Amino acid sequence: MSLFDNLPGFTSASTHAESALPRLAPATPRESPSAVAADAARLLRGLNPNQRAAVVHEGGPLLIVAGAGSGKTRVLTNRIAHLLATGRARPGEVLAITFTNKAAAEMRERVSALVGPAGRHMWVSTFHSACVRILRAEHEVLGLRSAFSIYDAADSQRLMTLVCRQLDLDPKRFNPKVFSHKVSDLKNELVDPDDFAGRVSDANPFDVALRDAYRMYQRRLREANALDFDDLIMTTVHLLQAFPAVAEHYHRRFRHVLVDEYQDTNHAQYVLVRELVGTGDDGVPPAELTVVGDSDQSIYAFRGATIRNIEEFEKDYPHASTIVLEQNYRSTQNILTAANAVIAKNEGRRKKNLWTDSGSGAPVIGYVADSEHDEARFIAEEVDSLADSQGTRPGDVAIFYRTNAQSRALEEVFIRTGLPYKVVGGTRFYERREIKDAVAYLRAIANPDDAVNVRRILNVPKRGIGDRSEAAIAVYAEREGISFGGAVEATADPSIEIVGLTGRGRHLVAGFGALMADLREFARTATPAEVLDAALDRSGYLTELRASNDPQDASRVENLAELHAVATEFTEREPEGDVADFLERVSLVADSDQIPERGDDAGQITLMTVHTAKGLEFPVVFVTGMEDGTFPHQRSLAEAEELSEERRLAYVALTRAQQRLYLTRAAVRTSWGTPQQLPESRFIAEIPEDVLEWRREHSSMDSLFQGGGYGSRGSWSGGYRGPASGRGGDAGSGRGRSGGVTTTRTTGNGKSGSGTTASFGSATPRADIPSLSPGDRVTHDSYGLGTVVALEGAGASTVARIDFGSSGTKRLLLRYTPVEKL
DNA sequence: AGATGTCAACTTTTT
DNA sequence: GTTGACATCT
Repeated sequence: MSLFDNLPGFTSASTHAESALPRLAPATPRESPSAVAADAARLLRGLNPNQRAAVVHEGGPLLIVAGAGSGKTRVLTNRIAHLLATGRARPGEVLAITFTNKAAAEMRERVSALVGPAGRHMWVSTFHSACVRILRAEHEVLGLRSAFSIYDAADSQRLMTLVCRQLDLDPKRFNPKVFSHKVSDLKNELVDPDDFAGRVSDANPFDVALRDAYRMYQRRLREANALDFDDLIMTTVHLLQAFPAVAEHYHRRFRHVLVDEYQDTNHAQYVLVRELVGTGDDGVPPAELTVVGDSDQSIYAFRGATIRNIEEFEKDYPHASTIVLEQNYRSTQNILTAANAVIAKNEGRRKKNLWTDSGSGAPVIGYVADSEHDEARFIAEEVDSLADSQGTRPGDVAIFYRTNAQSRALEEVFIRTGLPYKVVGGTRFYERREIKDAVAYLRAIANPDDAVNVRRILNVPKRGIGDRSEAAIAVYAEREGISFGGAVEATADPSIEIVGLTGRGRHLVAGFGALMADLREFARTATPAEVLDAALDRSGYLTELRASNDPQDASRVENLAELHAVATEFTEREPEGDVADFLERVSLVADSDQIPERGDDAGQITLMTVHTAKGLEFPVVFVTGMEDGTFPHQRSLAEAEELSEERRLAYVALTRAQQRLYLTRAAVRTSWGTPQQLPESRFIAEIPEDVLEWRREHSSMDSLFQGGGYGSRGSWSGGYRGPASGRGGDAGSGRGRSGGVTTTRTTGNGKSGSGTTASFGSATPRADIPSLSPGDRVTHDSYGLGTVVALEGAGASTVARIDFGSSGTKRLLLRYTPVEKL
């Protein structure tokens, strides 16, 4: 089955295309030649020779290899402005693709600042929103209605769960979540259900199940008039390939295609770019292609991005030119030296050396904390003292971590010390339950066939429709060949009989159907914000939340108010936009716009993951959790490929800093309940000593071991300083059974080749470990008086569970905890 | 049908 | 330590 089979109207090439846009005449400058020259010259001012060459380049495909902080965005925006100023392109002929909404917004703004309002006619958007725009325009060819839903990862997973259940797959053996990921991977490789079926061996039960699930999943998506995230790209590619007339239309329109962050493109996006640029076979010469990227900053391989696309650009586009930007305008030389040293350890990369003429600056500061709390405390104190000595404001400071879970300890300290901060990312706004519920209402209103979202709200808030009723509707829909929503509507007609749905149940479902019909009618004339209001109000959703005495529900109401504000703002900007338009916006937005703007006020400290930090810069940067096992992440240690990605991630982290860079680590970090001792990150060991200044080089436990004749940092870090290829003796330990991060304290594991446990395990326990038994009374330096509840483990790794009364029950690793038996 | 309780997994990173 | 999924009880 091809992706488009069983879709009405999808049989032959369409004849439309020409109508939507006026045919484009050759571009002509609107101003006098001298004004154009002056304008063009203005766009080259202050650029270095390579940047200038990138801006003015004409003709063949262009690859701009842009190191961190080398003025990439400036080059890209000036290049677009230059194209327009010299009359080589009209705004409508420019398609600029970025990876994030934020980058798109910034580029649009900066180009507009250079060329004025004409910039509005350019397409500057993310891959996904560009595709939505195309798919919306061409929806008839695809047999989609224009108000199609866009499913995010959570929606997809929900649908996959339904599919697996219907196929009677054992969720233990065939995890819907895993399937959902697999399908995503397949789509990123442009493998549709048919292609996949062709390559599956019947002998492999997993693949057979996946094949069936993929096929049915895709069918359900179509029935729901929905596309998932990956479909947006894959379907657009198929559209352009299957309909030459449509492709030609866009070839005529987009004469200049520019792609930012090219190193993060996956296969589907790569092919999409090729299809958009064209080959000239249809009589339209290929568009001028410019891609910008830095393979050292590729950090999304885990979701299908492949550096191959940038590394082999010259092969893919034979007449390509390459311009390398290595001069950095962001950071001090010390910071660059550190970053260069880390990334240099990656093998097989195109060598690149960032440099600056702005001086060496302050040394990179290292700090070894005893625990994550100690780490947070150090950062808070340091921010304070920088404020006193340098006039640094909170808004100048950013703190990065590898995983979101690490923000907690930092937040606790900032709350206690009163430092203003903001966490970016984490549990994302649009993933919160109440927001998803509210959006589900809007989706169900805009697209009655959207089964996932109709089912989501069927009994939210509680209206007495249980699993049995839901199943009865699903069965009826299946048998009649109509959508789930259609089956709900059918309950309004008393002459229709639905097996298993009678009496009270039927009455309640009919009531829900009437509510939705009502809301749909209202939505025909109301703004999205009004529809949202009506949905939350008439459904009783708000009433239920308000009546609850769960304190969490109060903040849910606030979040809904925030969504309402977003909707209101949307209408202000796009007065004509209906619910479907609003949903499109909402679906494609992550919340990168939460990043605080750095204005005139003191601002807030920004906390975020390294991934989120890409593309940003801050005067002062703290990179936390520099431990093997945290950063690089535990799961990357066994695979050389993944370790390389971690190293690129570290490179991204370090190169965000403009003036001051701190690298901190905690000797003991508590993750999911259990304290773990972690050795220094190998990345720190790779930084030349002359740019790194230790504010504290040893944790308290280090000094203990030193006293007992154990080596200093030098000797024990030597264990993993060696050949960095993590392929060591125990390859495979990180693969397969994924739960692998068990918290067993391996004592004396001398064999492990992959250094995580390091030489610590075999260390002699502290002489003065108090021998405790349950029931003993103890005192603790900060928690005070307590009672031992239980003991776990033995010797060096004994963990005591101690009840400290009002301070709560704590689990403490006795070796590090100053408790005294009374 | 809904509420309550227990258990498991979760912590990589996102358009 | 938290959150969500599932089971069992009312």
